[in-house]
Amino acid sequence: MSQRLDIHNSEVPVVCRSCEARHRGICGALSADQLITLSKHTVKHTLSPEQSVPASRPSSSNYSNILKGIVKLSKMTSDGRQQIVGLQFAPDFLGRPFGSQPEMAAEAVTDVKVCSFPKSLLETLIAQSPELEHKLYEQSLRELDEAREWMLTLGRKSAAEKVASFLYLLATHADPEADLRSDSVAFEIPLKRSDIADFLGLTIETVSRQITKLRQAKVINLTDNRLVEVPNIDRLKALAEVGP
Amino acid sequence: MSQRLDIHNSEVPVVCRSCEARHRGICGALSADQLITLSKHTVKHTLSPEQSVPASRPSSSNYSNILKGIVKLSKMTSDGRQQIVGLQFAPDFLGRPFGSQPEMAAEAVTDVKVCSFPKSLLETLIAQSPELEHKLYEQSLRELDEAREWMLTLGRKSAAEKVASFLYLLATHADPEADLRSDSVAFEIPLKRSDIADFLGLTIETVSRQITKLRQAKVINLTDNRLVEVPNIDRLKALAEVGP
DNA sequence: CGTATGATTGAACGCCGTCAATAAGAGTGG
DNA sequence: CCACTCTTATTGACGGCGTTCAATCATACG
Repeated sequence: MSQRLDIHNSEVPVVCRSCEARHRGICGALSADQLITLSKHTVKHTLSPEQSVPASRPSSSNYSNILKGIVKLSKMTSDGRQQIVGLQFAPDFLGRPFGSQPEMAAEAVTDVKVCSFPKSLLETLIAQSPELEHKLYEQSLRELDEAREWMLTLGRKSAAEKVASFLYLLATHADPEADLRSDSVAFEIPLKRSDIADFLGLTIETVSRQITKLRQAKVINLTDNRLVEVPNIDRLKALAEVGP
Repeated sequence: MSQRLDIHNSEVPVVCRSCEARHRGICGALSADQLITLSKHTVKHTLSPEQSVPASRPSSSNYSNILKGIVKLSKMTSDGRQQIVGLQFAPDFLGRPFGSQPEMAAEAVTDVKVCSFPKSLLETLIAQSPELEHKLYEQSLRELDEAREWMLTLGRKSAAEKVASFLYLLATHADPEADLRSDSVAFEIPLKRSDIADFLGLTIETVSRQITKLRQAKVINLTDNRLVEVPNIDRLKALAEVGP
């Protein structure tokens, strides 16, 4: 036992030390003591693409933090048409605190690691520290902004503009300074075509055709159907045709 | 000066007494003292349809509560295509706390009354009472649920289903028990056709045609283009064709 | 090598947008 | 009261965009 441990009898748990959720996610609002409590009831899961996140099943009484990978939130009509209503990245929080659970699936898009914990525990921690609720509130505001931005795309843009908007979204996400520098950007499309279609409210075929058109117009460069190179990000942005 | 005023030197301000925002809105989280402070910096506005809410202009440093009427939140592409991304009712809070202001217009749909106050004041009050932030968080979660529900409609439903979904939304909003009782419901469409079109991601003509079809199929009964009677709400719900 | 999954491409149909004409009300002013 | 205008809504004809159906290709895996 080190002296340090005697002086501070509460230190950040090992599992949390290099965790992104503690640096940029909601766990940043918690004290060392609270992290210890939380870590005792925590389970890590690894998910392959298409697997659903434990926390998303109504049966489960868990919430989760994404540690790695991408998770899609989607809704379905009774006859099977599907719409992706959100994409979440590390270190996002997954779950719907306070009451009503809207019908929604949460599935891994890439390989995903999550950190799950009981719902009741989060609610206890919220009661203790307002800063935790503040972090949750800020995430929900970000998600709301993204959802509304995407409603404009779903409701009012052509297929060509939708696909360009999607690629522009990925490009700027992969490289946050891309929209400033305006030269070449390269990234990987983490979704398969059917996910892109469900995200854009299109069919697989239309998505494929539009990507082909972008490639023929030299706006993008495709190598292996996933790896995209954008020589001039401003040309892509112009095709996305979004308001000022 | 009455005795009462001496005993409780802080009473709920007159302007707040019968205000819905105090009963169901965010002001319910405030103490009498806080309400007094707030009411001193408060201005009420009356808006006609198409007028934009003061709080929505970036120049303004105000937030608002809706006291009466309906407000639409909308986004536009650079070439003028418009999409309504949210409808807000009394006693909703209007504004975007904490940083980035997404490009969005807020305009009255009906005759509207709002109660406006400085942004800085709200932030002070939030710091004082966590319960206020909790109310704001809950509203943003409701808005997020609604936005995602609507994304499914925008991305995956036909024009007929969109219009039916919209009318079903109004019917259940006008009469919350309508989906249980399943007999006749009557209500007024508070939006004009162009607003409905912008809400559904359609054109005015398509909206008009679909309403005509619903009327011919006796699913609804129109009198003055605004007044709707739904003889059997379940038939309408079936046409909205939404998931389980 | 055979199968499964994902992606591309082609051909034809159909929904919904576009353009245009008409109608119905509301407000204004003579 | 009527004439005029402006806004809002309805209806029709036509064409294009995106879906649907179907065939082909590429890659991974057993």
